[in-house]
Amino acid sequence: MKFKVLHNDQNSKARLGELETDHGIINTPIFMPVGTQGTVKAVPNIFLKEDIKAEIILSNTYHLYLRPGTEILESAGGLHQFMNWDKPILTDSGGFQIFSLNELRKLKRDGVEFSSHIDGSKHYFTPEKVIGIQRSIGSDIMMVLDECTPYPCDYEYAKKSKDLTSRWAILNKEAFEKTNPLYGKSQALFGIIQGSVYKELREESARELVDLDFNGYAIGGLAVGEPMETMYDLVNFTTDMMPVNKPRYLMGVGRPENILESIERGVDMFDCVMPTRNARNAYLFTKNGYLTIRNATYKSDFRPIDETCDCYTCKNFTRSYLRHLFIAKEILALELASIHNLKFYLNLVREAREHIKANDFSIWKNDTIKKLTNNIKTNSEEK
RNA sequence: GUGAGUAUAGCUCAGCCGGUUAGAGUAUCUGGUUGUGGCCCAGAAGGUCAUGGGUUCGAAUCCCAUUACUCACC
Repeated sequence: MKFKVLHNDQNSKARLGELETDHGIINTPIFMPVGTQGTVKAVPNIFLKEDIKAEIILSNTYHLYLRPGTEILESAGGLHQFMNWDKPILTDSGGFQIFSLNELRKLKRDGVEFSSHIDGSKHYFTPEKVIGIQRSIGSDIMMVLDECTPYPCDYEYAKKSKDLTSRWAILNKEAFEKTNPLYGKSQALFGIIQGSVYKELREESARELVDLDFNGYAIGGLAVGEPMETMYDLVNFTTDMMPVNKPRYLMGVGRPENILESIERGVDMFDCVMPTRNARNAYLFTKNGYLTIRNATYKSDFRPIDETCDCYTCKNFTRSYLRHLFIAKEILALELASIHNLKFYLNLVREAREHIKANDFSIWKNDTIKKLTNNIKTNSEEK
């Protein structure tokens, strides 16, 4: 994996980059659609590639390990083959899932014991094991096993947790160096910086991980309920601790405005369930604010979701029809809404790249956020 | 035609030996959703308790009549 910064914005920390993997080039800043179980929910690959123009998708070690299991993935020739996706894939390690989905987890020095949310069976994840599973998956970018702290989190626990993540990071790196890819394509490994909301801990965490020389670095443990200003402040603080020549990934973020603010603070990569999950709940993003397409106000609104959008959904269907599909609980509603929201996110980061190149990112960002955070109903009332 | 039963929110039904402002589920309407369970959470609106009469301090609840529907038998 190779990463180069092509251009630094003259008025902010935003940067334009290129991340090269054996499955293709990723232009940064980028948003990665989430495909937890080897599918971006409700979206066929052909739309991901040709309409949405996703450059990389994210999948999940925890979920794929539990189902279908590494044996099937290896027999299939890896996840790329299995799901017929020939572009890059990043896999989250499952750390977050163990800490968010499992009440009964037992944290130990070398790993974590948890029970499957599917059948209750007991499993044990260690850094070595998680690297092994990601070798079976064959993801282009693997993530280390970490502990994601909740919010709020007291300093004592945050420190202990950060130390554990750092200790595990060493084991992740060792396992990474001792093993090889199974399918002839190289795999990179990213470290995850923790430390909750404490700058002192974030700084220690960053230093400890940078010493291990990962291929890239993620900021974890944010967007878990802390105030937005706190998150932005920590992102800004943490990117200063991260190497300039390595990609920076803010995990699980977020709303469109969160992404733009974080790009301005030097982040290159994002993932979030929001465009897809919210799509399935009739929450659609537009340049002039979001709209809840289920609302009665769209009953006979025959305009597209977003007149400026070039996605398959907007080019072919109306708000009224989308609302009808949601009310009738038709599967197509989920598909069309997901396609739109994902393309909205991919268009947003593409425009961000253009404005970084043009050195007017911050002006564009402020203007865009202003429109984005308007509710569309407020807009039509103003008319 | 005879007998029995039912009637309460848009729908399916609780409540009925009389006693605060008649409830639930669902549907509807509004919010929420940040390293994904199409889940879930929160709030709102919605009633001439079939109709008319009676008993009673007080009736969705007890009595009578009417109407509609259901079932069984002619």
